[in-house]
Amino acid sequence: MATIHDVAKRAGVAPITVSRVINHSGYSSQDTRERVEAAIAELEYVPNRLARSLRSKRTNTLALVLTDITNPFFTTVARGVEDTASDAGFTVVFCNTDESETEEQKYLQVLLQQQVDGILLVPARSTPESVEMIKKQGTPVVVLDRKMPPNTEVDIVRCENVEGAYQLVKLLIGLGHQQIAVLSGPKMVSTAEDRVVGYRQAMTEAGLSDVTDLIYYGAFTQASGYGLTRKALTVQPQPTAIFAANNLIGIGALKALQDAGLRVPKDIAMVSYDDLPANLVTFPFFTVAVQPAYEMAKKATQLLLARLAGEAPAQCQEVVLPTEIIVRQSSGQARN
Amino acid sequence: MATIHDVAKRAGVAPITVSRVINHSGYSSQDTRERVEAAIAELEYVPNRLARSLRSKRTNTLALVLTDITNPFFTTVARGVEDTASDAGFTVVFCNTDESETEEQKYLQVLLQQQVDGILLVPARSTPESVEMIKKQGTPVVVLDRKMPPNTEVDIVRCENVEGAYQLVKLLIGLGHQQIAVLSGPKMVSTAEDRVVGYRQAMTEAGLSDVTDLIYYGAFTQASGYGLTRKALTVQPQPTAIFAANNLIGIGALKALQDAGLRVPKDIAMVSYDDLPANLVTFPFFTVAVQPAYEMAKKATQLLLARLAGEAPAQCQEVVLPTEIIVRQSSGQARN
DNA sequence: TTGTATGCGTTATCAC
DNA sequence: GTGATAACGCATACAA
Repeated sequence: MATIHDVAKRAGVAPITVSRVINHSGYSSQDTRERVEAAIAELEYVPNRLARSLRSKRTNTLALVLTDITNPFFTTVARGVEDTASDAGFTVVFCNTDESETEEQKYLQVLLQQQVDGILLVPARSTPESVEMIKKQGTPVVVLDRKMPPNTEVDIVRCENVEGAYQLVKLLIGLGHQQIAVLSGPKMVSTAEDRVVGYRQAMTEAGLSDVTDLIYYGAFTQASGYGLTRKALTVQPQPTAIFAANNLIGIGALKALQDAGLRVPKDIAMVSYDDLPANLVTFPFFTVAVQPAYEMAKKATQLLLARLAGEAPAQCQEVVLPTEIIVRQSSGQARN
Repeated sequence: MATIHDVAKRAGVAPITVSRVINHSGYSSQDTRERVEAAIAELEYVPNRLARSLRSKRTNTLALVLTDITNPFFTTVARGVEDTASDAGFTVVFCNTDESETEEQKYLQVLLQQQVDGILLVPARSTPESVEMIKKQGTPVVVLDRKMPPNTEVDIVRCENVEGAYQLVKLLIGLGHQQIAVLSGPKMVSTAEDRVVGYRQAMTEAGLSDVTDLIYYGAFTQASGYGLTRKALTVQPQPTAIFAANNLIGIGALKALQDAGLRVPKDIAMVSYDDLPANLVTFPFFTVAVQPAYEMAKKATQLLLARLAGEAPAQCQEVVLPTEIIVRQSSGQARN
């Protein structure tokens, strides 16, 4: 409730001097500093960041807009952003869009009004509208995890998706599978589409090009994984293996298979993108492609901070990090 | 980049008129409104919330300070707060303290500087310092999930802990167990302590009062659950059942038991507080006491919003919600 | 229905 | 090393 004026009066100095002491900017004598600090303590003065930011045009705040923070992959991303930003003295605001473009627009509107210094965006759809809107207001933005249409002028930090999917499916093929269904996320989301591209590459390479009926698009959720699996099981010939395009789809699929009385990997094999967090899992079971989520988040945040500091090269960058395959039980043994 | 002045000039009105149109406050003619809205669209004007809040003394922002958002229980809490606040037109800022009082203080300092309208606090320790600090700045606060020392003047919304623990342990006793170890969270955290109180009640009631060696305090984490379980297994006579004071401890315990070659519930029974989220689990396996996390968060947020609106009774409230027991496999069958 | 004057709490700028 | 003045962009109070 006390303002910088009250502190100044009590310390017998001008407000600007208090400001200098608080911000360690400019010069101040030992004596002045001590008197000011005493006054601050006595009055329990708390600086008003609204006023400070209004004047200085910096909020020291970044925003992370993503689709679903309950997805462990994004929980890790959030940690990475928070840790990196925090080390640089920045606060992070988190926003969940639930994969909805409308929600995304609403949040971005609010964030721009709040004058955040920069935005990290996992776009709900791989279209340029949101990025354009942010750039129009002069706010730096880095796209995270997903591609943008070619020629979109924006920094991107994401992971390899085609290659990881290709490797997973190739693994299944190597074990003797031919009827491999892929359960993916939404169309128009680059990660969902790229994983299907990787799948197709592996299948085509093995001479299995007639795969249209084996490709399912849905959402990156457990419910979608469950539903798509039930659908996939009705088709003849039944798939002998399933590639789930993310961890939640994988869990839904596993549940659906159990409910259908099928054993994994004995009756049907499975692989999936994204691992589950170690602290929530008792048996690591899925064969997966793991993305370096924390690293990706860190890199993206560093790039954004560099832009804010005017230290990054003018040219936009696209950073792509590799994925790693971890083989566990769900993919099973070779069949003949 | 455009300000309210630019819009006013373009629309041929005074800035205050633009303000009125934006905020739907006061009167404005159809004609003026249209001209202003056109100017806003043309200039792509985004109102500056810093300036607005500085003047109006309201930020329309709440803060939720909790210990670990990766814990599914708190993820649900966060959703409940966000949904409720959002419906009322408020933005929510989330902060993770990792159960550290130092982190908590740091975050609270920043939040007060940012002039958040109200704070929802899951205190890292059940001590009154943080609450006092917030109240000193005149910011409304509601404590979530945990008790405060008696006579702390603050609103609290939490769940029943003693009763749930009592029921879980009674269930184990009813199945024939006598050597029941309890793996709890940190001392000085009311939920950790209350669950031990409930445990003691059930044990004492069954004439099993010599339990000191069966009580373990640690952290509410998977790692702590793992470590405490290993420790508990070295004691003779070995426990025949384990009560994990939360879900993460439960998972850690299960892992440790598996690593020790023990089968649950055949060799050793388990129960735990807090369920795991349905979208991350393939076999619901644990017998648990479930807290209505979402409801709790909603109630707390509503109470805080009521205080902000000056609608709540002056008297501080303590709302306590009941827990529900769900029996699954981990607790096993009766033994003789 | 619209406008004028003023101040929110801080810091940039320039002066001493 | 310290201070006076003005300005950031908006909304309150009052006037017209």
